Amino acid sequence: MPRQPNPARRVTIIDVARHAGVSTTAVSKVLRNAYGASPQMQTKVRSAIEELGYRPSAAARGLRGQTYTIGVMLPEIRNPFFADVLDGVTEHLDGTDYQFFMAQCCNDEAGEARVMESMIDRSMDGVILIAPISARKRLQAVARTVPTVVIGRHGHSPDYDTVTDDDFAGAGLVVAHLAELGHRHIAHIEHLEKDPVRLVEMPNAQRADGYRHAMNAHGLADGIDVVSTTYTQEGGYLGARRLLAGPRRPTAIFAGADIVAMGVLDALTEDGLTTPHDISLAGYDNTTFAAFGPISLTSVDQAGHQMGVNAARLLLDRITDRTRPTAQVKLSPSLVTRRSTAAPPA
Amino acid sequence: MPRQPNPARRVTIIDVARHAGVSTTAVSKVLRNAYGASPQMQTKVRSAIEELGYRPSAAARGLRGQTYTIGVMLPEIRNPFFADVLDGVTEHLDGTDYQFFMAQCCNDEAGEARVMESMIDRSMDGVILIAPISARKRLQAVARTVPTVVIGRHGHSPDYDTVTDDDFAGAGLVVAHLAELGHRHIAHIEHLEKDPVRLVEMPNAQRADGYRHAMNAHGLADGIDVVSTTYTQEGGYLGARRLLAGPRRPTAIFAGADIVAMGVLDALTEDGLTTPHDISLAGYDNTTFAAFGPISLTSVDQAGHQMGVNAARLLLDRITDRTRPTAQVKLSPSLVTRRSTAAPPA
DNA sequence: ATGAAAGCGCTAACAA
DNA sequence: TTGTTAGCGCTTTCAT
Repeated sequence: MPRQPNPARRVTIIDVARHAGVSTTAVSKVLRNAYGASPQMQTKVRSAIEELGYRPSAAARGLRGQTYTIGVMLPEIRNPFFADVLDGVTEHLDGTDYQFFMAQCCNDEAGEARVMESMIDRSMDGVILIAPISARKRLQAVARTVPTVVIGRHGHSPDYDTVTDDDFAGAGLVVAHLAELGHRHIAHIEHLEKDPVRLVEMPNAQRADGYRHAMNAHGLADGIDVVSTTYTQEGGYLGARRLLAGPRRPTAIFAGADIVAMGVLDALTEDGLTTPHDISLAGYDNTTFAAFGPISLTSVDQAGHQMGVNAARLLLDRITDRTRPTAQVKLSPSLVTRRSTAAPPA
Repeated sequence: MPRQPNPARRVTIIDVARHAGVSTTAVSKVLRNAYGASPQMQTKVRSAIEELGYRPSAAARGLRGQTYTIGVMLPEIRNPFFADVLDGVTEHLDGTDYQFFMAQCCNDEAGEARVMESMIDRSMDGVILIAPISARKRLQAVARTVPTVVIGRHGHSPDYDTVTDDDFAGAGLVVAHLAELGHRHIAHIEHLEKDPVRLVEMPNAQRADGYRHAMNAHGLADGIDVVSTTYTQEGGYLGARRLLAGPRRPTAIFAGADIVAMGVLDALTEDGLTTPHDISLAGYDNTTFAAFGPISLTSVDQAGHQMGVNAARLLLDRITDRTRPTAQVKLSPSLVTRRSTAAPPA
């Protein structure tokens, strides 16, 4: 017993054309707001669309023109910073004909490749890649196939636009803040990076560089102490464990990301330590988590929302004109001080 | 100066057929693992695909057959519980030909409608709707158009499969735990629901019912105290404010979701109160947030991962056979006790 | 300004 | 088992 006696054939452009007494070409033009449709034609077609409840098939459109679909690749969904970026994208795309879909890639090159390919296979009109770790070559290849905006990756490409935060400066803000409070031994937990190209392009590397530079600039070269793990909660936990077990415990920790700071807090709690009494802690991203009362984490705000808005804008521009020169938007971070940082214990 | 001198036409099934010296039908069959292709044909075609780097166009496929695309709608990305569900979906879909894409809908019916429509427009092969708030009628309509699995919504439908947690029982676990600790005045912060149909189907309503039932069962009818807000951090904050300002402060609060518990903690912190010393607090979802050391929130584990796995499995089954009777998977919750709950202050 | 008709890259009848 | 061919629902020349 099939549950659908009459699988209700979808309304097509032909139905609309017939109902409005015009050609399919005319309907198509109205759909795309293309040139060559008189006002009266517009109203005729639009009311037919309305009456029939017609919705264009993205698959069919994609075979010739656009799909009005944008793909957003993100490394992981748990880092709340990405939610801010997505809000920005949503905001800018709202009201346009474009709909965006997200796909998570598991923080490895193979996963990213699979996701990017699948977006291309689905004839998406453009893609926004958030903090990709793939080789630059791969990104270029993708960008030559489909309009692309890369978020959170430094460096100039002739093929894709970029939106980044000035991570170097952001790290400097943290060090300056802690130095001013009187800290001299400020440790940094970074995301380990080996690949030489990525070493320059990845935000984590820039933050680590900015940290070192600022420490030196403040005459705290002796207080430089870097632990390399990963930008995950687990990475933060392990990094903190190593720092706490070391011979010379830092009076402050600069975690490369809020999610890393979470892991640090896990470790601190385990040892019965509290911020800022026993140790000061700062993060990066200013996620909602950092603002959360019981945590109250000093963090660098890199305006994820603005990054999302800019990325969406650049992408639509590029979809409109694929030959325009690429743009590099670099946003300035600001420090949000909260209760997790204070002067070091006397 | 166009950046792409030769826009490199995509390799099509015709190219593959020509290169392998076979018909396009043969290639199509191999692609779909369809019946009627000899082993030697398979290898011939596969190597041609390999050599040419051919990838099928989902748009073109969608016009006749499947797109191998699954859509997952989720109400908001910030609630970490959904990440668990997505992990489950990812796990089950991994290794299949299906790729899934997520779309966020803004917790309102119009937003959900837009997202569901857009998935249908894109000829997706199936959709997983996570905690939708749309009227049942709408869900049915969607399910009659495209294979659908609904997560987190009670009630039986002839058109879609469901995966839920036994929310009624879950609330009971919390009350039992708190009662055993000696609490008699246990407040509950619920998500306000007015619509009569949803009142029965929504998890939040079931939790509130389970709470009331359990309170009565434990002889704590006098201690019943329900505050209606929303399942958001803000809702938790406001709910807690109301409870703390009331004439009779509860010794324990059962927040309907971990995200609500976060808001409660915000309010408690503001008043200089701590858990479990001043007040006990329990949540629902057992998100990574609850497990987070400094929070250590007692919470109900509804096995989000398992929900995701089950949903993906049911969906693939339904895509294979749309006429099979619908299934209702109901998972049993378990309580994870942590440091946020203890005996009430003497 | 409008419409007729040729595809876009596949899949599915059907024929061989 | 294999190949031929007619669409799927649009967009896009190109006439008119």
